[in-house]
Amino acid sequence: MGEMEAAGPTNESFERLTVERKGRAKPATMRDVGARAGVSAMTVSRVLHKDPRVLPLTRDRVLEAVDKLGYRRNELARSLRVGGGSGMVGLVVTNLANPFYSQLALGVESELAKDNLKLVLGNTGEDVDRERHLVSDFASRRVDGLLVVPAGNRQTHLSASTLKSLPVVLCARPPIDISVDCVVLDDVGGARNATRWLIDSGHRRIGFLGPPAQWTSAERLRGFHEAMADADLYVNEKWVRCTQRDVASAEAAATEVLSMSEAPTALFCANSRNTIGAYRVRRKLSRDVSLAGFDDFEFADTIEGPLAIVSYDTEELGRRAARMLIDRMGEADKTTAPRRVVLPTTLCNFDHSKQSAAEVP
Amino acid sequence: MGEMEAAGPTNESFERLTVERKGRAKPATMRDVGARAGVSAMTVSRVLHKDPRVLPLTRDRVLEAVDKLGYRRNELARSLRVGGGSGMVGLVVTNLANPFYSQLALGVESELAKDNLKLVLGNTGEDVDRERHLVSDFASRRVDGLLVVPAGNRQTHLSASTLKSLPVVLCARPPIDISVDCVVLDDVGGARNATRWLIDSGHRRIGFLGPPAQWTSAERLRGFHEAMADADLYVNEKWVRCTQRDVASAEAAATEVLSMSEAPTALFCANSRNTIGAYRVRRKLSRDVSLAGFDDFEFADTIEGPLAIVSYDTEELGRRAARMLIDRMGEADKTTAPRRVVLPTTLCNFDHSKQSAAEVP
DNA sequence: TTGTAAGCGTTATCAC
DNA sequence: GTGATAACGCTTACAA
Repeated sequence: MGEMEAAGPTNESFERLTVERKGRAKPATMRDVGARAGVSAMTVSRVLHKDPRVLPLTRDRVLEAVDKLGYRRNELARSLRVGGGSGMVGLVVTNLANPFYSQLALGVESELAKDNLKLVLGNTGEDVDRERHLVSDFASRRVDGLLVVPAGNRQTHLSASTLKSLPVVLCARPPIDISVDCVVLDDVGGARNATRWLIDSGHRRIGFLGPPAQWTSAERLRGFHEAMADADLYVNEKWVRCTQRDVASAEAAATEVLSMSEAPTALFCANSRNTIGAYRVRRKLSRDVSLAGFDDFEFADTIEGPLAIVSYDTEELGRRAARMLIDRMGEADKTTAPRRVVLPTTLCNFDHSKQSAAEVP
Repeated sequence: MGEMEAAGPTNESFERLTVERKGRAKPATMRDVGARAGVSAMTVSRVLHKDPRVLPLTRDRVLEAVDKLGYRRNELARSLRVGGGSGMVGLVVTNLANPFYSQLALGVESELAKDNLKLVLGNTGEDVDRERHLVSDFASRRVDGLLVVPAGNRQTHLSASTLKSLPVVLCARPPIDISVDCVVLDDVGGARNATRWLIDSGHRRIGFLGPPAQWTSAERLRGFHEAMADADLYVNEKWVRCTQRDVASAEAAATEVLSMSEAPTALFCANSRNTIGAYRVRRKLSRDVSLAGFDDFEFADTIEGPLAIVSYDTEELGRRAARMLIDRMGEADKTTAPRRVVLPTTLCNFDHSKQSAAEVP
């Protein structure tokens, strides 16, 4: 067995002390309630648990004291004594400002609510250090499970061995080098279908616009290449741009690509920002370019000209992930093989406001 | 003093028992770590608190045991013993799917992160019962403070007397019949400015489209009326429609209003859904109608024809609310007069892609 | 029907 | 330097 050098604490939550708060009038305890009602704390506990053995008269006195004092049971103390979790689930997302993640969070919240679980939410801004901090902090708070949209390629802090018996489900991006549950979109299939739609529309020269360095955009690029290869079509690398993070840079890239001497006649855009940028350029240049894009957005159905959108149910993604996590939490043996769910996408054709939808296999 | 009838528990959190979870291998405790390192739990605690008095040799043995066992301090137990809050803040919003609230949440999260506070998030779907449940639950979890977008007009469950010493800040909607802190937008001013822009553009017959029964939409209607009255303009009540919850119904309302024999020449829309609906109708009917709308949205600057948008910084709203709450949490005396912050809006004129912005006072 | 004692995991206090 | 003890607020087990 390899000796392990004495390492510093892997557990950063020890580093920072809780910020000092001014002394606040402390909430009433069961003993306070009992004192007021002339009974012991135990009897108060029984009343709150609706124990039928308590005398109705005592019960009423206790309830009145509860009411007068505005007493609330301390859930922290309760779950410490009882064990078995805090009733909270942690969700770590990369960017709440992105509707994708807020809809995901909504789906998660609604599914958790069914089991009376509460959501602790953290935003990483794609910062892996912040992700590590949040995961560690949530684990220290004894959340019952963890949902994470992993920010980077280093995921060891999310592995089963690091998190011990704390169940994790990755959302929207799959595990890398670790084996945990995940729920992802069919990025490849969606991109393939959208590209095929362009091909079926008669296009041969098709370009690709996408954001940089995300797992999903790589998958979508792969789907694009697959569809092109399936149709024996050549992909000019000059038509492939993968550095656009926002609408402005997408516009710039689209302008460049469409201004080339041998320009593509259609573009596949790997996310909504690139689709919007490409649309603006098409509109400005009055060029006859077909567009297909990943991610639905408001106004997609108002756009003039050939357009197809790969859409999906983000809330459902959140619900499925939460459900999968809850299932895991209910299992005695958490070491069974990791599960993976791939959610289908839908291709919507918005050409000239005459819209039709086709399910993707 | 009036006798109070023996009431049932006002505290609904007693009602439901935590869902039973299968026994999970319990995380290591300080005693476990101590046992492995040949010291007491106390020494482990000291090491994790970086107490300089511990012998370096012992310290290393402890840290190694921590590492080997994957030990994490139980924050629940810690905050129980130490007192002074859980390090969490509760945020209750009405609809996370609405970008307004997700951006709000993002602002809150980022401000809380500065003080190493964690966010517990609940969604009400405008359901007051759910709001009550969430507030009660969060209070039982001993959150250090509460941020709420109140769903209804009954807010007694948010009053200082109900929540005892737990600080609350209302977001986006003001307190009604209770006195607590709040951060709101200048809805009246924004609507007044937008309407005035239409008037200054030469319009005399101006209609109003808005969603139903929200405090904000009432305020925006008020601003609209104020601007019209200021200019001695008559508001035809047939041009005022306040029941549109989505783009589809907004389209229907806009169609009706614009098809009247004496139709308005301009519309003020109280939210983005109504603006989008009105825009679609203007486009479809090829009518020469000026639009002004509350709420910025993607694509606003791509729209052709006269359009002005009242925009604002939603994240800033969240940050300000969180900061106000944190300030309150730090005060020994929480009974000082409630504070109210009104955030300004900005009017952006997107007429013909030649855009200019004017600060609203 | 109600109360007492012990302990969940951590830390403040005092003893060694 | 380190350990024993008690206590945070609550609940399980047992005694009355």
